[in-house]
Amino acid sequence: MPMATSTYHHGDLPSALRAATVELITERGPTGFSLREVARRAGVSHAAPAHHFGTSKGLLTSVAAEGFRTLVEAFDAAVEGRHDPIDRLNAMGKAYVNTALNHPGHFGVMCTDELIDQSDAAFVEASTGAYQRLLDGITAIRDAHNPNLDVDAAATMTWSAVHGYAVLHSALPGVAEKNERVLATMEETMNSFTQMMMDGYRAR
Amino acid sequence: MPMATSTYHHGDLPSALRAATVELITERGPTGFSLREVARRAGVSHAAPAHHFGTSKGLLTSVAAEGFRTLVEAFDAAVEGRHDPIDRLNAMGKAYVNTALNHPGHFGVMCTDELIDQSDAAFVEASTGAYQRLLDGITAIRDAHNPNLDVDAAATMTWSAVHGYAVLHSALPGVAEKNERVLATMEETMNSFTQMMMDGYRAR
DNA sequence: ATTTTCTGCTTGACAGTGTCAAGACATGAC
DNA sequence: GTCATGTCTTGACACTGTCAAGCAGAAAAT
Repeated sequence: MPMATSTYHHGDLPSALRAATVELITERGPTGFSLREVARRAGVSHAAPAHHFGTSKGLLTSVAAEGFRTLVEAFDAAVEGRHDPIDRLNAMGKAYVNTALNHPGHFGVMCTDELIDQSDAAFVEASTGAYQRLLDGITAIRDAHNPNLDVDAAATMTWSAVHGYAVLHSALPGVAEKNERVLATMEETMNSFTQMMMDGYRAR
Repeated sequence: MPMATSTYHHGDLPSALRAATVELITERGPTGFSLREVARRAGVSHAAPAHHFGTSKGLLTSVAAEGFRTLVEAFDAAVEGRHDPIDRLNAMGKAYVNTALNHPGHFGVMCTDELIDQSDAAFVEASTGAYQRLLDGITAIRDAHNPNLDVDAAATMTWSAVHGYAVLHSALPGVAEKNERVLATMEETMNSFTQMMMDGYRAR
């Protein structure tokens, strides 16, 4: 019997279920997720989650929203004390990849459109906040370096590149290795990304 | 009884199962995939797939390899007749996204590391071929425009950006809309990507 | 203080799933 | 013909998500 912390029987079952979900996905991947196993780990019956989250989609959506909130925190912490726009965007990119790699349980469901309900209010608020940080960062670069920069296109490419890198992070080494290529570390790669996004492929 | 086309009882059950898998994933997404439903659609018993592919992972791996082979074909068709390196890479990028969007059944499993067996020989061969095309394309740009270009870093960023864009394609509009942003079409976006990858965010 | 209502959770059932073992059965070799 | 081989079926197992019903304890009403 855990000491009931605040609310009711269990204390805070929704949070416990989210935590168990994250733990489970971290261990076994999004595929290995099972509502009943989550209930088991939280010490409740197999139908308890349904009472709080409806279907399993509801639980995963809640986890995804939590993930976006931690991402926003990581963004804010990363730019803390930095003033150069390029430096800030670089830090945000690293924060994104680090968050993705350090929170695979969250990240694995954050950007899927069939595991979660993208129209969920809490999810929309959290994900919108993250996107807004990115737009702000790129707008600052536009103002400082290039008034003609298409902020939306740049935001799409930046998010895509960083997200794609995080997604492919486990797949790329294998493929590169077969082509007898050695890939740089995440830090170095992200620095290269930043430089290329500023200067492009062409020699300046 | 279908007229046995070539080989044995069914004709070519492995191909039929791959086709049914692609159809099913296209309809219901990777999550909606079910080995038994695939068997049903192919008109065989629920355990028939296991005989050819072992577990469901084996079947999905085979589908992923098929996807990479069509991707390679799309790459080769896209650069056909083009000679400017930048133009060729741009065409490959569009081919990648088009292939991803037009073959969701394949794409949904191609870059996952838990649904498939990345060490499968046929899969390695197909995915390696695709990566080699990308490396060749970027090497050509290095030779033509910037001898100091880090080909590996550029390849990683390019693949990441294009892959991320394809993955996020269904999620981005929703997020952008909440931020009251209007996103461009795929063609326009890819052209912007190409230009930014060449010239960067800074004004030249 | 007793009753009622309601919320949080449990129990039991249902159809569906992947995988395994055993068997059927057409085909090819001999 | 007999035999073996590779292809597929049948049946079983433990497991899954979801639903309906019921239970128990907290809160509210009386």
